[in-house]
Amino acid sequence: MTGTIELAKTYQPSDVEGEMALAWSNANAFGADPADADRSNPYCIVIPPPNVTAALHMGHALNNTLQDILIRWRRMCGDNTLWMPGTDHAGIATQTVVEKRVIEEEGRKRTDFGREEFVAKIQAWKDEYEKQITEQLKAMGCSCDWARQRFTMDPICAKAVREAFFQLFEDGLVYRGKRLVNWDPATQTALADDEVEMEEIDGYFWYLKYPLEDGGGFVTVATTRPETMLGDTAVAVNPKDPRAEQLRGKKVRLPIVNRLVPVIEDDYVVLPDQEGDEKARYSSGFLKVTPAHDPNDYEIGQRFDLPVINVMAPDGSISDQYGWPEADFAQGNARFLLGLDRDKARGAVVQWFKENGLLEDTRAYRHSVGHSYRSHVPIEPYLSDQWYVKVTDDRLAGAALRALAKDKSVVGVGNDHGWSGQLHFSPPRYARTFEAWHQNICDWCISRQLWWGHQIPVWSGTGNQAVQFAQGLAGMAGVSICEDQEQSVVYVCLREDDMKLIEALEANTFVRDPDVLDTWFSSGLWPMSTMGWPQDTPELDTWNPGNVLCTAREIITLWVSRMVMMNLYFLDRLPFTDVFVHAMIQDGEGRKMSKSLGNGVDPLDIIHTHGADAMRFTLTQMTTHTQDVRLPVSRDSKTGRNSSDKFDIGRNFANKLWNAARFTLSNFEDEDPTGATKSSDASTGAPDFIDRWMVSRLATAVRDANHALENFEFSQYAQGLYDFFWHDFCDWYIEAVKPTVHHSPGQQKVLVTSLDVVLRLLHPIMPFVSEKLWQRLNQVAPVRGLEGVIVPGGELLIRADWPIAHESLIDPEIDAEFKSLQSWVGAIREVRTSHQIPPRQTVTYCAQVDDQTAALLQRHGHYLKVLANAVTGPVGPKMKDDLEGLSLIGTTQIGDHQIRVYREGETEVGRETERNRLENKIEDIRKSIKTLQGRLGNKGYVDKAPSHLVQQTRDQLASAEREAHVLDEQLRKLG
RNA sequence: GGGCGAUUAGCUCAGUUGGCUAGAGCGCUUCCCUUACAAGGAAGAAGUCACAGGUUCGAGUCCUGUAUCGCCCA
Repeated sequence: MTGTIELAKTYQPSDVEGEMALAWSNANAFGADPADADRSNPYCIVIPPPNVTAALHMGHALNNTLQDILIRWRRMCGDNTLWMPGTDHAGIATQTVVEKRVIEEEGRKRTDFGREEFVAKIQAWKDEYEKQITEQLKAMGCSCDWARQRFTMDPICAKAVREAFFQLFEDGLVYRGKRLVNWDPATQTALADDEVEMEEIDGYFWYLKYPLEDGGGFVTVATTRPETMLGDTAVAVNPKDPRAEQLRGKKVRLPIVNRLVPVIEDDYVVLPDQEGDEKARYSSGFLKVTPAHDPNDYEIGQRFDLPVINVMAPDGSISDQYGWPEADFAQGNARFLLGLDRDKARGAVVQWFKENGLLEDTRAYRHSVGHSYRSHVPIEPYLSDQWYVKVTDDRLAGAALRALAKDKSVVGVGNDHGWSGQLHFSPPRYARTFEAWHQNICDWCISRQLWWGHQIPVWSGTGNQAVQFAQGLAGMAGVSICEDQEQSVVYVCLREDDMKLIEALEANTFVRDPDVLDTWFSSGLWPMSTMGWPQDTPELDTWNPGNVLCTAREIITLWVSRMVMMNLYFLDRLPFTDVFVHAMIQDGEGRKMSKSLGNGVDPLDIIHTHGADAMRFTLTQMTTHTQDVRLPVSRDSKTGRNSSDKFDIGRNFANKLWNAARFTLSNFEDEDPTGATKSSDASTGAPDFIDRWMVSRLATAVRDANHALENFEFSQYAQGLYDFFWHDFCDWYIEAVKPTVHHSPGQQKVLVTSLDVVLRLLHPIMPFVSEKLWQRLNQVAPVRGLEGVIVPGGELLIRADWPIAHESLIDPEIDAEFKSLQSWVGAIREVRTSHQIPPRQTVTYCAQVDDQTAALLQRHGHYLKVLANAVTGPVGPKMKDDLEGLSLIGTTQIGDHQIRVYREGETEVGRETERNRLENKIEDIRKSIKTLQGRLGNKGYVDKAPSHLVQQTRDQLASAEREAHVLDEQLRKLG
């Protein structure tokens, strides 16, 4: 009446997922309470907040599956578990996509709108995608505490950002600097170093002749960017260059602009050398120095105190409005270049040199050029005023380095903090990425010329009125003042939006900085801000530090580093102790999945076709500790959606689980639904061999699953359970007990308890199907458990206890005996199939074996009947050649045990087949005899190898020789 | 330029301190719609472990170099 009836013949994920999600939601099963008295050990993972720029893809599916596995596992272990969800505003990325869309749909640019108006449009985009992302995560079964969901720009996070900025400002770790920044002329914002991607470009070296002022000839500079010559303020030569001496103190007249610039000597200049490396081969020995448009030239400019002349507008076009002195511009003839963008200006400059006989040469040159990771246009080194965080300060980068676990690091100095040496990476090699980053770190440019983000809380004022007003504010709480006397600017940072004060500031000529903070500034505070920092909340006390940060390797420098520095600086503790870096999912050709390649896979499509559990299982099983995994992608021509056959693995596995449960439950049909009668007498009588074996394997599976999870070996966790469940449990145990289990309460108890343990072990990876089946188990067989196997009941599997199976139940002798039985089953099956005996036809075998083996076969004969449909005939030291009334089908052997298989009737053995089989076997065994003899004939091996291995080889050889003998005999008998 | 990873069966991948007669899933071949499951069961074929050296009694595994692919940092 109960049992299988309600379970469909195949697992239908869509019938189950919604129902289980609702059950969890109704029970508030994901919710975390810092004051939960039953769960004293806190465990916390903060989600790497997905960008609201776009919906989630396969990489996110993997990332979040792994987090959910850890969370569900620790929750079942009784920890006070919080998985903190949320999303990231992703400043430049999101603003860029919205700008693009508005242009496409409305034909209007961002600047056609007011700031607030445009930000509202981005906000609408964010709302849409945040919703979509949340739905995706929920569909995947992610057990985030949704009531706590945050967004990096929501009021709580904004408060943390404001406070962090203020404190860093007050502590002198935020400063204003005029520097060359990585400028993206398309989106017109500065970028951090790690937002610049290097790409190989086919370009040219142009060789431009600059005339010497004294008319004594030319110097030839080599450049890949001729248009920047408009901003040259020197020509440099290496002091070791033989030509340097004659040029000392001379000047050149810059073509087009007529600027007189000095020849300077600096050993940064690469000496030309036709035999040397690439740079030397292309070098002319003279370097044009353009401090405003090249970082290296900027350094040289600083050393020689050269003027910095910026010849470009923020959009990358040539302009005399952004730092090109009027008088300087007026003396030249560069007017024809004004307004041209970088590319056009380059062509025009080259053309001009050519026409004026000053282009000496052009040579093709392949080199890498920085590109914006967002707009993908080449980065322009651009001089501008920006805000920086002084991460080079020991309190930031130094602290992060000291946090690194010592065993993986060459650093590890100082032990004055509890967190020192406590940060672990898995796989450990990523610790070196983290280490190298902090050893070479540069100050972090945090201002972005965007509208979407946290506006910088600094008001600047110039002139006496401003300075005096600012001085009047000195010492006031929540106000921090920084004066730049050189520029006669005063900066006022406010801790909070004090409207009165702001009005006063603005009345005194102060203007708020229009820029916003780099997105990573708010992401860097994520483990703190989501817990309510700067307020001292129970959440912050309980879940910061958290436990694991689960991410992809590209984020180690961008994000992990900043979280570590910020948390250490503001709270003097780590944000988490473990960083697990998972593989990246590529397509079948090893390419990154991307929108532009059209090879991306939407998790919802996979959930739709295969089910959430199947997706989770497959992704987890794929994820080993290598850097990349490939997922061959196929496009469904009907729907146009991408999928992959790879997910069949998970779907088939879920279905297998479903059906094994149906079988298990079917044994409890028509019974007292309380299960009382079934279970009460289960403990009577010694458990059968097969049951003891099952329990031994079960205990092994629990041990292995624990080990894998503790070590972030997700693939092994998945694969181990797959093998245990499919092969040990289904193929062998269930098959073996089929004839008996229906009448054996003891066996039923083993069966149902094993299934319960499997469901618990699988719950973290396949939450929906395991929860559903566990509920059925509760209804049909509510009393479960065995001696040493502890599976306390409960309402929901998600909140049930992680299973315990004592390791003392692992019985190597039973395992070995069963292994032996398996080899007999295998041998007989092999004879059957090679001679095409129909499964239903019973065969009889006899075997020449020692007394011990004979006893084993007598003991387990009924399993050979069940598993190989074979009746045990005469077995013992003496082999019977013929059995009365039966005809021989074929022979086989296990080691030196000779086996003959018969069936009823007159049919003769298939001699040809049999001879071929024997001859092949003999060939194989001769080969291995040769190998083994060779090994033993090697004196070095016998002398140096461990004695047990030498003995093992001797045993193997002896056994192989006996087997060869048996085979020869069989072949001879065959005639 | 520096660093990291990959290269094992047609495909996707395991192979933890060297002991291997190298495994799994998919695909392929043969048989079976046996009352849990054909999204299944049984059996089978299939690999010079990228290449070249070296260390070792013994190398897929350790060392050096080469090639190809990919990523990170300059």
